[in-house]
Amino acid sequence: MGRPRSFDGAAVARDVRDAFWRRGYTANSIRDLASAAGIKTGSLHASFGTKDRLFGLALDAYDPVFTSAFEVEDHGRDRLMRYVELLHDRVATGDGPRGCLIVAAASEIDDHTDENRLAILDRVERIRKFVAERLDEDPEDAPPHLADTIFGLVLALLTAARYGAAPDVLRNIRDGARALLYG
Amino acid sequence: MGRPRSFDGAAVARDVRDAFWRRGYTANSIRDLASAAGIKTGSLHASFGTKDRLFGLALDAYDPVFTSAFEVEDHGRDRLMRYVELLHDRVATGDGPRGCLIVAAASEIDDHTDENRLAILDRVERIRKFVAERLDEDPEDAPPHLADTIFGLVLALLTAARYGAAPDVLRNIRDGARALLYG
DNA sequence: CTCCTATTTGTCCGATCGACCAAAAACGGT
DNA sequence: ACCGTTTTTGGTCGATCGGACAAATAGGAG
Repeated sequence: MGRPRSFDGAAVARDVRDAFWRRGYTANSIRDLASAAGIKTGSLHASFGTKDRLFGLALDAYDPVFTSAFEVEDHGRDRLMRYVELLHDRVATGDGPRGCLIVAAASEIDDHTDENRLAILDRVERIRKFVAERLDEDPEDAPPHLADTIFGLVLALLTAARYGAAPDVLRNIRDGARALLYG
Repeated sequence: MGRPRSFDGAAVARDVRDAFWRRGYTANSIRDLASAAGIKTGSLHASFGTKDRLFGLALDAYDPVFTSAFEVEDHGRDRLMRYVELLHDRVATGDGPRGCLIVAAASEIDDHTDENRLAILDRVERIRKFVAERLDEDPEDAPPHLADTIFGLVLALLTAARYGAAPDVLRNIRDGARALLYG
């Protein structure tokens, strides 16, 4: 009933996500987002609401990207190492927006609404817990700081990729994680 | 000759630096910066020029902050470890802007002018080289990835502090660096 | 073919953006 | 006391911000 939508809502959400991913929250205007999605600002607003709500939807549209990296084979340290390797390979290729939407958003955390702030920090914590749980399920025990150290190297990988660090740097950070897990 | 300035230029530069440090480049308007410095936008513009030039001056005003962390006693790994400990202690206290102006600016690198982009990346590289040189001057050799791994943990420390990570996380990242250097 | 409904489109709002400027104000030199 | 010089002040510029609206448009239902 009524005029049908001329666009695919999920595709628009991905375009908006990629725009936020590329240039962050504040630097993107509503018109930038609409332009990136190939529709008018009126359509964006009618379908998705305000800018901060759009960012919330962008976070949701980003979930498949960063939870898919959790879904690797193996268990314990092996699974963790494969996760780090997968992250490295993704950010090192240079196609798509650089770095990680979540970590970049965490760096401009004060610019967000309370609701989005919680949503961002919750996702950061999900990464941290994924790392900790992989070490917990491993039979051999580890020094208490190891989990957050590996988590830190994940943050480093995503932060360095964001500013366009040399491939060597990214590789070395990955290798550092390997040394900590197996060295 | 002429009417004297009512403000201290260096103090204004520090106030502007702190404003950029707190909320980044794009999120701060000229009026925000003027307000933070306690002067009018006209005075800001007359004395320091455009917004991107103001950011360049903020980078200069930040140099004492992050080069002072280089100036610790000891040599080699000991000096590097003390550097990491000093960084940890600084970002863990919670007073002053969170995280690091340079690393935060590197995360919104695309929002800056070419000149400021180079200035930001140069400073990131200075940190990386400081780490590498401390390991180079150490008699015992290290795996080739160690320097960038420690550099990555420095990035992680500053990134985690920026979003307000729990003190435990910051401590564990520091302890991870210690384990890599001495473990 | 005509009506009903939902979307698209173009436009407009008040506010704010970065930047700039003329006028008022505050000093030192004479 | 007056003048030349510099800064401060308050206002203005065109552009753009996030957000909203009425009118035009494009389908399905009857």
